[in-house]
Amino acid sequence: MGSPMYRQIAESLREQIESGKLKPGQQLPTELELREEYNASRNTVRDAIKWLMNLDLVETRPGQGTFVVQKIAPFATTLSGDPGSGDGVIYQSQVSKEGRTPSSTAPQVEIQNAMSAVAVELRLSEGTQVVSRHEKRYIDGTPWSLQTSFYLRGFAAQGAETLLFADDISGGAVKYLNESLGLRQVGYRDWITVRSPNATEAEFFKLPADGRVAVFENFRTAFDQTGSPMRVTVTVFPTDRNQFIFEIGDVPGPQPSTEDHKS
Amino acid sequence: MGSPMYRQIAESLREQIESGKLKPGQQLPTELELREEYNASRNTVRDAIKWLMNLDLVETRPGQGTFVVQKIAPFATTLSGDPGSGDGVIYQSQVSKEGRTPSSTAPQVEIQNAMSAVAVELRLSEGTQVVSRHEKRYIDGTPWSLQTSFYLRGFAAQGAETLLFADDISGGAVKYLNESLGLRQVGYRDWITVRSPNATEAEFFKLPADGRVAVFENFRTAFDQTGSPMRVTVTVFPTDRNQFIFEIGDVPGPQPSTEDHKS
DNA sequence: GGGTATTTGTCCGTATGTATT
DNA sequence: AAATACATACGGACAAATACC
Repeated sequence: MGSPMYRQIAESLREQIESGKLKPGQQLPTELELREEYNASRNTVRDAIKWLMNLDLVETRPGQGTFVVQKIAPFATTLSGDPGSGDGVIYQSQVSKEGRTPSSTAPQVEIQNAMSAVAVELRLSEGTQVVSRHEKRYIDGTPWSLQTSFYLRGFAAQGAETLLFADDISGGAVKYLNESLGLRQVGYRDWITVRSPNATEAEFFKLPADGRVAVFENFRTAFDQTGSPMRVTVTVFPTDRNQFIFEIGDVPGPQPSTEDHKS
Repeated sequence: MGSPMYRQIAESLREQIESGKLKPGQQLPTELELREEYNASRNTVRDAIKWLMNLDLVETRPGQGTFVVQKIAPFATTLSGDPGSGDGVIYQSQVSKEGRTPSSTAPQVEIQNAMSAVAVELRLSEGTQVVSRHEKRYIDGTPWSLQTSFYLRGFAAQGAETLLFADDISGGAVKYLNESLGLRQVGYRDWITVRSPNATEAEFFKLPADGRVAVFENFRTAFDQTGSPMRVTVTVFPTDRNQFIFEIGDVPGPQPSTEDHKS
């Protein structure tokens, strides 16, 4: 083997984890014990553990020990649906259907200058004013997603004043915009990327401060009957507990179970 | 500040990167120089750099130095489309449309026992035989995705022998199954997750051997006119160069540009 | 090709701090 | 308070990769 010692130690431990000899949640030998077992220095053993930590196979708890990670039961979100329904309503009904309890904070409403990506989606020049409505969403009390919707500033002036109130819009914003401005949502485009979380997101989702766990960022641009973008919704989900489902054409239910699998 | 020294050094460098003082591709000071600049030991400086590496802000090249990462120009795949078209055909036309050149290896065909996740999707008991067709896909010569399609073993016996040949099926497998067996694809379900790459994937995509860059895993289950699953396609894409787009209802083209953005 | 300087990678030992039990 | 276990920080030595002459 030409590979360095810490990799060999990591490999040995990895095999024990993946073979099930070390089970999820179980404590690994301490650094001192591993040091004797593999005839290496403590620092080298620590390098092996850091490697496994980057692979999301183990986690360390100061004062306690090193443990095999427990995978979080993932939550699957179906992004396809009725082209005319709002996101909040869909998400909510979907979560309830799985017997979990959703909740969210009251929206935090601000008037901002549109940042680059939002301006592009709404076809505005960068810096144009938009109304931003930000919510934190939870499932069964644990942080699930951070969502911000952006609307043209003009909507509020043209009769949709409720957009500026820091309350849930009962029945959903889509329905409200239809009633107040005659805007009908006829379709949307979802755009999904993965990136490292920023500090705010890492803290809210209780993700490790290093960038190990990435987040999904979903841009949903909704279009009205004239083909103009009427809203952009940006939602951030941790990748370690979320999956997405899209259904096209005739698809029989129910959704598949979300169990683990390997290739 | 109660934070450890290596975090402070990392923070200082992070600010220089995000403010643009250190530009993408540019070399950072060497470990020796940083050691003097921050009055820390070489190992402490290295810890700071490892931290930035986990955040995907820098990369190290042995014998050369440490550099600010260059983001790869992402490629966006639209997963919604004609419910009756095959994946290969869609992917191909889509890539060509953006002026990039797709290519793929000849399929590697095997008869396997269905692994857990595939068996569930195809509604088989685990271990049932399936035909697996595996391809490597490239865009402009760089590795783009690994794709494996699974079909019932019985299909080949019932008149779709071409499934067993290690050649591209001209016109696509969907069309072929329609002509040979009368199976019509009427819809599909895409299921998207993110996980660490395995060793094979890391090597093919030239991803760093530690698990820094995750991969998308897309399970596409296609259904025929009787509502039965007729195929499962598993495609793996690196998250650092891929994005997905789904369109529901009436959505005006073209797709948005895939430029970078921050929240 | 060979040799040398530079730079990061691996490995060791030690000391001290911090979190948990 | 004491013991245990991981976290931070230092110093040193040699290996391996790269670039340059």
